[in-house]
Amino acid sequence: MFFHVDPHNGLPIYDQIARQIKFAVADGILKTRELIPSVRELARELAINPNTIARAYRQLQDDRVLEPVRGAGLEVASGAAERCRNERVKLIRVRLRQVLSEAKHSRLDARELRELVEKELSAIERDRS
Amino acid sequence: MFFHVDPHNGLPIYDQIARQIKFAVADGILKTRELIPSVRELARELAINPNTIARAYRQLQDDRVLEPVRGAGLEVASGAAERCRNERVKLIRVRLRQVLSEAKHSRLDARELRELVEKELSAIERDRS
Amino acid sequence: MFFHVDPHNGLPIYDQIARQIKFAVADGILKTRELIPSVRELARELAINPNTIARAYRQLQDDRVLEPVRGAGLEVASGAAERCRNERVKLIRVRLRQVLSEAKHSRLDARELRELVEKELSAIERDRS
Amino acid sequence: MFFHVDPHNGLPIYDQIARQIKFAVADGILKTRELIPSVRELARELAINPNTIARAYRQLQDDRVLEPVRGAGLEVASGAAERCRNERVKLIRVRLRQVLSEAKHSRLDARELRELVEKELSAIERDRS
DNA sequence: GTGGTCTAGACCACC
DNA sequence: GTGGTCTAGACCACG
Repeated sequence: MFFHVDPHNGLPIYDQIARQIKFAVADGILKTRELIPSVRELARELAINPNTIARAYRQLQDDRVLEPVRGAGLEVASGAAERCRNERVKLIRVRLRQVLSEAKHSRLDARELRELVEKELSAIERDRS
Repeated sequence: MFFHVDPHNGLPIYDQIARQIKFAVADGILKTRELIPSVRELARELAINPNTIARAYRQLQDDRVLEPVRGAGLEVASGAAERCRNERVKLIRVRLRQVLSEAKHSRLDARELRELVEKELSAIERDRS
Repeated sequence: MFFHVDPHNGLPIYDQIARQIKFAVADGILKTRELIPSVRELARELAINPNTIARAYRQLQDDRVLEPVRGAGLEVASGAAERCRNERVKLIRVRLRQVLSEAKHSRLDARELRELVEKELSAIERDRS
Repeated sequence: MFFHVDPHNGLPIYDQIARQIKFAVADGILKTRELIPSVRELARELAINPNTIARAYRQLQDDRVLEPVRGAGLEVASGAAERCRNERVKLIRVRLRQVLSEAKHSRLDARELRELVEKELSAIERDRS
């Protein structure tokens, strides 16, 4: 398990963990019916209070990403991968809309805005190739 | 002064106020050397805690958008319009980069990402025309 | 606020509180935009740890029953009454189905089951009138 | 022994086992003085921790459904069939009363409640025929 | 061993 | 004053 937490990230720790697990599920790194690390184990590994981990896991159960197996731990729920992928796209779309609408609200010149977007987009594509 | 504050907005109120003043300065609605409303006056007008207004003004002074005038109050600093416009662009650029890099990190399909951006961009342009 | 908590109820305390608030919202006892008691206040009143109250309130926010108002507290969200009423009916329906299906699974005699239901139903109606 | 255990069922495993044994006794599938499988045997067969089986058996002894036979194991107690049938009815009655009283407490419309019950009841009857 | 609940107390941002 | 986050440690049911 390669989780990484930054307490100065702005995002709450439990959120960072939940998010990383969702990504791992979406990418198939964590598979359906696979047991995830126990609360205490991950807490030890990340040097974080078990309650904080437990809160992340609880949130993931609310989102139907994890399911309890009595006495054994928590496993990835069936259908979770699909849900996580969908949520990811939805999140990106919402964020993108926010930024662009903020840009519009800022009366940013349309041409300049498009240039900005294109520059960042092609930078991303270069990184990928 | 036509400010508008929404306590359900998620953004802190002092931030909403500071932001609106910056926009007004960037757009030339508030001009250099013009006095802005006093803390108490604006607080009364918006039915908001004066501490909150004061905090917004303090932040604007830190950003060199406002300057104190002894005995008179706060006025728009010289060069503030330019700075506000720049900051606006910089803010958008940073936010945009975040979203796009997050999209990349989400292994979102490159083509789909570009489509998403284009769709939102053209929607914005339609709204404008 | 007339909340009542029983630590030996089987149900977790935070759940009992959340449930009672949902009922109060569904019945119009708590109205939209009304501020609910603060975490600390309710904790003091019920002699319960503030964290437990906070958890109930957090859950209610997840269910879109409560909304934060910065610096002021938590208020009943708009549309919450409708949602709470719906959820209540749905809960009852699910519970009822469980019991009846359990009865079926127990090979309980059909006639006897119907008698049981009728007896309880008319008892309820007597109580009401 | 055709027992069937589902770890995702919500119900504790020992409870599922105890319940199935009670049903088998109530239905005469397990008869008075009949020896039931040993803890180890059933544990092996169901691939379950022996402690869990032992707990189910202990609970069944507390409920006077099973009786120890020195050196032989556990057998169905005399009168157990009768007790199991009664308990089944009593359990259903209690659960039913809970649900209906909860419905009442929810100020559910009396007519709607009766309709709900009738719908579920007739659905059950259709399933049976 | 597992997760779940609860208590106690600290610190933060916001109003 | 408000809610939100985090730590620390206790106790429980379950396997």
